[in-house]
Amino acid sequence: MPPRVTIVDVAARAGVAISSVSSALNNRPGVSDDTRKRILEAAEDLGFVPSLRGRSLSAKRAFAVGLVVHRDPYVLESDPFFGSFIGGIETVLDPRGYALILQMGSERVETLDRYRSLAANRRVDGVFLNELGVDDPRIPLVQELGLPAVGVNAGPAFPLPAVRQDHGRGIAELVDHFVTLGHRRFAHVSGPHEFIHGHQRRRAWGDALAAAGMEPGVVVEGDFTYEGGVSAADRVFGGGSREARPVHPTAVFCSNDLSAIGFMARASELGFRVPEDVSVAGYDGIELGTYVRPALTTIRTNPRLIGREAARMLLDAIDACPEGTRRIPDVDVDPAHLLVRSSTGPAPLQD
Amino acid sequence: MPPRVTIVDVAARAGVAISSVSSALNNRPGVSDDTRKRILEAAEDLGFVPSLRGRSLSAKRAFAVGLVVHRDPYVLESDPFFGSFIGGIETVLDPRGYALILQMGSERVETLDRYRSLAANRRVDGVFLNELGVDDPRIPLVQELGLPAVGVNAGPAFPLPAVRQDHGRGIAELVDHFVTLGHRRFAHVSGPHEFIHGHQRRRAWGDALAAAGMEPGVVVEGDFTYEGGVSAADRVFGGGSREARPVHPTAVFCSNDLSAIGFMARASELGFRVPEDVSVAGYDGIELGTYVRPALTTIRTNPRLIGREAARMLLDAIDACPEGTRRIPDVDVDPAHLLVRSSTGPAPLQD
DNA sequence: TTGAAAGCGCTACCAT
DNA sequence: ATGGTAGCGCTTTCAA
Repeated sequence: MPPRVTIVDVAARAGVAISSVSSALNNRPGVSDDTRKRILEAAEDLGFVPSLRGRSLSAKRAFAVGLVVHRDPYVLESDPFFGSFIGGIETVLDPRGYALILQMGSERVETLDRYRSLAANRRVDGVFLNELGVDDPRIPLVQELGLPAVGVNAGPAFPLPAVRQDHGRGIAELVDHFVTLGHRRFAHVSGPHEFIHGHQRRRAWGDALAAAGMEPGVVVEGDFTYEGGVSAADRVFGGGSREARPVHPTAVFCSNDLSAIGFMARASELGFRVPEDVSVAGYDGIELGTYVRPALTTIRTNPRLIGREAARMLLDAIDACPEGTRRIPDVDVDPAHLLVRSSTGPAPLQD
Repeated sequence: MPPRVTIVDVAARAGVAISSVSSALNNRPGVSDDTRKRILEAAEDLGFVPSLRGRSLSAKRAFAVGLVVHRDPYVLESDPFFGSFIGGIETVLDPRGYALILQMGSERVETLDRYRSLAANRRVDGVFLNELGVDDPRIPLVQELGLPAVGVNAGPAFPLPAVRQDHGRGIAELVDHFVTLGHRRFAHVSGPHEFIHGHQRRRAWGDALAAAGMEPGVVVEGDFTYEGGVSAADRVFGGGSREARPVHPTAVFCSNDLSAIGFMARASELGFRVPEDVSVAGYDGIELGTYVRPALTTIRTNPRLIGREAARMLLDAIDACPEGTRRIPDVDVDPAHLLVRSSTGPAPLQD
């Protein structure tokens, strides 16, 4: 490693004090135009890049934010959310000189410890709270630690700044789509009950059905995985083949695309044609949904946008932190909308 | 944010000098057992956690390493490699007090700049070089910058420390599997030619076929995506249906699972049954491969293990850096092996 | 406007 | 064995 060029070198070269260099480089007043110019040139000549470490220590900032992904590694593999979400985060972090620290913790408690140590050694100035659970223990934790945080798709009573993408709209559109197609028997494959977003989608589905004057239909608990979709199909169809179940739900809403794809696969195996016998819709809008046959009808979210807004909010919260605790207003990105493809169609004749 | 407990507080409480606290806390000699005990207690009582910033500045280390993911966001979504790879990295970083900084750059040049700025402001002490390309520009860059780096699945002439998982073995097993099943007409859906790993798999495939006394078969270039697999199937089968192509490759090796799954889907659409008419195998061992029908025969890699070893090497390289440039020996993790599932079977009768 | 100097929290060296 | 002190590279305050 070649020895670094420091602010001292720049000051020497420009023939000024280091404090002037600091002021000049940070566009602060108190430096004459002439001096500023000399300093800028010197810095340029020397290829000076301010040391993050020095700044960090002095400014009491890490210039980094943290994202802790919990659940097992398979999630990052298959969950399309994180890739785009992180991409969105990056687009705002980088221009503002911040970096993303990614941690993975498989266990729930382990995750909490991650946040704790991230805060304890001040490795980050703030964190994202993703995949929020009901009564998520991270909320009191960051509050206690005084660690700036923003929630991602948080519930309505979330006590911290949050960015949300409305799900109700898209789900209502889906119900409308189903009803228009003549469906009257519904089923929902939910996410795990302990997650806020699973919860919300389930509720919105129930509400939309009620608003349309429909029966609530069955709800089976899934887990956002392909496998969960498979076993959900078994439960929805009572494990029986099509012949054994002349009357069955004809419109199924799965809480995410991956489980919807699993559901479709198992439905086919059981002899139910999609969409002739049963219509299936997912939630997310992952690429894979465009490849399976039939292509998956879904409610398309925008994780990249969510990441961007969440990062923007987090940096704002960090900037606002030292002074007042002036509340950052929540952000709602454009609602998720229904995207009709081929996995949904007219209701079959039954009864 | 509550004011931090610093080493000064601990020293005051224990009634010793801060230098003694530093020594005691870092398990360095020069402190009596009695004093050490008092210091430890004081630190414990105060809940002292050393500030990363102070250490960083003093030790001239960031205690962080960088991973730059290039290509578009879709990659992180669908490529199973990164989730597990990062998980593996974490398992060694965390215990050693290091953190992972993740950057994303969609464009190739942008990626280079990421490495540059990461090094310029000393945000990281080392970087991973993943997805290596032929004549990858990052190699001269990190060499010029004097930035410790380890390559992931690098080629044989790679001039820096690297961790590799042998692919030749599994591919040879696959060829053996195919030949034993009576296959004589082969095809390969490669990865993009500019990537080392695409290159290597293709070569290993050709070598293994030659070693078995087989014709080389056709090679079509894919791009590691599902879509690439779809269009590869069109090219392999000449875009025709099964009836139009009585003689066609009966054993296809795709350079990764995702493209294999796309290939299978398209093959089915064209009327080729898998595995009755054509056997298909992939490479990676992603979860999705166990769900599709037929379940995908593949060569299973271990990204988690690769991540673990790569991180271990990188930290070693960083530790070794200041003193000698003593070369860190390369690591070969257990070879990838063939995993037979249902997408491969006996060759159909032809000719 | 400019410069000197005091931290920020830690490590490391050198007296004692 | 202990304590004092000089950095590490920057920002910020305060004199000049």
